[in-house]
Amino acid sequence: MTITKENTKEIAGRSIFRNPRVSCVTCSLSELCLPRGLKKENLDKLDYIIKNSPPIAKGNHLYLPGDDFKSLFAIRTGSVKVYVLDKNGEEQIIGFYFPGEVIGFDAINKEKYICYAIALETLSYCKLPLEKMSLICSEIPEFQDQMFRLLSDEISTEHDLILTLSKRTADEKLAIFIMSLSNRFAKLGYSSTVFNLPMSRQEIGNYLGLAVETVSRVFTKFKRTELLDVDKKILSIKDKDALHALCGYNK
Amino acid sequence: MTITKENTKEIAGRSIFRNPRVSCVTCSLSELCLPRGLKKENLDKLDYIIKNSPPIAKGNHLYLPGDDFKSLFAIRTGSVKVYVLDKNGEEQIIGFYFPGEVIGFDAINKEKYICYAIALETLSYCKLPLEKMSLICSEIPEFQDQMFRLLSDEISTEHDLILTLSKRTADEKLAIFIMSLSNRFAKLGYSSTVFNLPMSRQEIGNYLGLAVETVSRVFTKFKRTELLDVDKKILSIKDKDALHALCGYNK
DNA sequence: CCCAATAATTGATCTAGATCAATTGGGAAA
DNA sequence: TTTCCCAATTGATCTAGATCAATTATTGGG
Repeated sequence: MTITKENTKEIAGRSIFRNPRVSCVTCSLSELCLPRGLKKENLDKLDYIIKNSPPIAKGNHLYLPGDDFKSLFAIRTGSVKVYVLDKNGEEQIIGFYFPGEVIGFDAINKEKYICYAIALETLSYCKLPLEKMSLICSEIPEFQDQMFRLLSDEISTEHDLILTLSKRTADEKLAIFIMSLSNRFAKLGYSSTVFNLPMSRQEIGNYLGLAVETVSRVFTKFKRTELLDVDKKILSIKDKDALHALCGYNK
Repeated sequence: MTITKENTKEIAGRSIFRNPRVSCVTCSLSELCLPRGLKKENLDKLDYIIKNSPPIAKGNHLYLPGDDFKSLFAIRTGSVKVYVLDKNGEEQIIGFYFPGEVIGFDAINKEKYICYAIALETLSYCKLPLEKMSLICSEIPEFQDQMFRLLSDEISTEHDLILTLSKRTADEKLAIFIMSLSNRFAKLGYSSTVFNLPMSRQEIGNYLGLAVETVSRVFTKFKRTELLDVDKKILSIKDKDALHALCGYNK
């Protein structure tokens, strides 16, 4: 079976919203996101499948645990917090995601999402419907490789988090966190030294396994020792080398 | 050859097949391992691709970081420890793996293994050569789904570890660890209440982010409160409900 | 078999970071 | 602007689990 505009619509059972200004072909994120490494003709195929969804506001969920797994989500603008709740209803943040990053992989196995994904700020994103993922993977081996690559990436990222959580001091954890953000923003063409923290101190602490007070104290200490400046949400790195040194081999 | 109780020793982690040659078609692990859910004719195809490797002794590595990614490994008998080294050369254990489980996924992205995988006891395994994986995935959509499922599984398992490492007390961590082993051995048809711990206390502590002394103390406490008995490597669960209660919603 | 090396246990003490408490700061609504 | 409400900061104290230390089991090599 070949993927065309016609049968894509048919499978979806409804018309597909696509804004040509943000098609994969012209998207500035294409070298980071789902289309990475695809040839032009395959990019066109991908474009037929990917749905360009309208933006959602901060605080809205992209999916909830138990929702049927229908799609992967590629972030176009904004940021997302992915988290689970433990038995006591307490949140554990699994990750923060930024433009060009893809979420929803955890759902493949159980065919239900197992996490919550919530917009930390106004979010625009693309959807890759699952029922077409298998199809496009079979048709475009490059794309299959790409999916494996993204899954493998996710695993590596989580290895890093495991290492961070179990072996690092509070100072190191925060340094690793900041450098990770810095590197990811740099890849997106943003400043690697001055950026916005879309999450609260509480959320940083939750993610890193630290109390919010500890996060605050470490920020204060980093300011005092001139590693960085942080004024509410705006963080600027002043001594990248020193921060990097605190990270060890991570990031 | 069919694997039966008769041709294995009783206790999990110590069982040894008499006959090293096992095909997927007849392997008792086929419902857990790579072939899960494959139709008979596809199972035959898989059998042509999968190499049945001779056993390796305890302490030998299956792969090292930097090795070219050539294969996934499916464990047939024995157990494997997967770990990385941090900047100081200190070990961080990522996971322990048992029969029917598949390792090596972390390598897909970088095309090199990024972890160490070492046999904790005599190990027999099957290899799925990478160059044939893409091929078989394209040919057998079921198998492609299966690969995605295994990758997704790996991600879920790591989510659980993240949750365990950052939110649990020492008692809870150890309870979660023991219940995880119990459940995995049960799936393999072994006893869920009496089994062998193929790893040292040191390794348990490393994996759970605890000092070895803490592991020892918690074991002692669990013995005193009659949750379990542990005599060197043999662990027997005496109060599964109590252990389960300590786990919260994990496992 | 013995002996050396290593693993496990137990006890005593220490400390990083949690928890508790109080205060300050900033943003949204009207 | 004022008011309310969280988010963030800072200080004081507490504690789970680390670290240090000593002892006892186990294991493996010759």
